[in-house]
Amino acid sequence: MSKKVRVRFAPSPTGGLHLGGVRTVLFNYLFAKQHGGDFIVRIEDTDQGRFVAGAEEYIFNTLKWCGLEPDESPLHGGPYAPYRQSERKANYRQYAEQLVKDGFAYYAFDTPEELDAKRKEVPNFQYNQFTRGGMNNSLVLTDEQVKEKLVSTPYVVRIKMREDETVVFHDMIRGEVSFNTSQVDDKVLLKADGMPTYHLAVVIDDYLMKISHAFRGEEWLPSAPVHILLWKYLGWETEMPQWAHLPLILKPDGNGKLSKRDGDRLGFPVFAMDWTDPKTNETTIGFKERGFLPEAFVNLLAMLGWNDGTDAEIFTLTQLVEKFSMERVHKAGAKFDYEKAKWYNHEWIKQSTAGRLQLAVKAEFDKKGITITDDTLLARVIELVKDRCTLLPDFVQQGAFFFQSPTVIETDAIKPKWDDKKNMFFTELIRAYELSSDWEPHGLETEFKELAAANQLKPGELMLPFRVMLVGGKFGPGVFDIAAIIGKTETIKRIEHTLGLLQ
RNA sequence: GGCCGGUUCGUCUAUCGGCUAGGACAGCCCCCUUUCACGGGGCAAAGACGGGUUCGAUUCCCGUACCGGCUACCA
Repeated sequence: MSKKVRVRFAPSPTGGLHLGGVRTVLFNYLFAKQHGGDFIVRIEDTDQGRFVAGAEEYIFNTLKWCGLEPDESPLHGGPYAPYRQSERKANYRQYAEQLVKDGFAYYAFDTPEELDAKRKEVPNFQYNQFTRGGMNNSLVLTDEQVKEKLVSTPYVVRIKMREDETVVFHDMIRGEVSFNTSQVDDKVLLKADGMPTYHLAVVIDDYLMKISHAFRGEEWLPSAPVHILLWKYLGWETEMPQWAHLPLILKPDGNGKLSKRDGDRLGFPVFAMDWTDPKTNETTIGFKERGFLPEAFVNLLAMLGWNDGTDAEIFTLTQLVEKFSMERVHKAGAKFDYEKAKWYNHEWIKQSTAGRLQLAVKAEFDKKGITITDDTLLARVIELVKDRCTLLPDFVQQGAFFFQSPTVIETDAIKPKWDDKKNMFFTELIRAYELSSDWEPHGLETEFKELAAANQLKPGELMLPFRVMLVGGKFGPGVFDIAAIIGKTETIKRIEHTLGLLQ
């Protein structure tokens, strides 16, 4: 029988979570939930040198925003606590010692300086089965020497790769992948500071936490043989998780994997949420702050390297959980396309109800200093303008004039074709509208057009000036809808105001 | 350099040996709309290359090219 599905995401808290990272989380989550399993988040903070303050909190905020709440994590707790590797330090050493005892690893006393010198001296130097004989380690030293050095000098534990052996494993995305052990070097397992490296820590933690599936980015593929050998050497082979190495997300232009700098350079977010690096105080903008809906963000991420085999492109998280399959994940990396990303958001805004959008839209208005108190009005406005909003801030551009008179009137848009006849028309329109008892779009339009006909003017020539008077520029939904919503007094006020400007 | 992985329109992708190679984004054109969008219709656009296997290859195998990843006491 198969063990319970338990999938873990193991980020290192070194900065904001970029697209690739969030997509890895997403796929982990989808797979776990689809199989009724657990989604676990474990923090890989064994390298204090790279640990960035606030980064862990940021990771959890991102997960929350995306709706990908873990079942177990340092924040949520769980039966295998602690979930931070730095707090599990005591666990690792015994396994490293055991590996040495069983002949699968050894102590190495070479100092970082010696290794640097070696690397300078020998191009492409690798600490491996061919070179370890000439290095300073427990394989070449006598027992006495080793015993003495163990207490007197710092040392690391290195895995002892076997000679010429083929490691074959099954990857859920790539199928059979094989490596020859003579090609992989003797990786450090336990560092001189007593902390494990990623290689040792993942294996031990995955084992201890009963992880059934290990999904991570493709950049980990080359170290997979080290991990698989460790599972074997530790005698846990039958409990080894199933592997899947996810394709990378690439730069939209040129080549290479997407990086933070690409976002700055090309003007789009690469992090889920704003991230301020405490060291440099630099802020990198996120999808959230750019005005993306989390539903859209999750949706677009899922489609980057996966599809359900049909032409469908819009999925809710629930639908993704249902439809997802690791077998349908594409093997090749995908270039990120911001235009397509925006399209997803546009689609989501269009299909969202005013109720869903209300809070987020209100926040956007708030940012621009417009406080909205009338929720019914806001809902009406949202319904009216959402089709033309791609990002959340677009609602302000498309709808601010419903809540306050436009501050700038682009009279330049009407001046060139302005004349007395039109001036006359609008003066009469004010009078007509003042008398109007029935203030709704259709009636307003009829009155407008009849008056135009009476003045021998084409309604078309008058609609643009009218629009500019009401909203300040050439944008917004139907003019009569706008007039109907802002009301008689305000409509007349705005016409009069612009007429004054045109004098 | 070595090792591993990848390769269908500009981009994301469908195709599980038999198609006029489908969809979406972006582009262009038309309709709707005298704002901008939405919507509707249309155009253009692809199987890296060379060998096999096969009645038949985008699909299977091999090689080449190109792209990517890794090659730290980082993850």
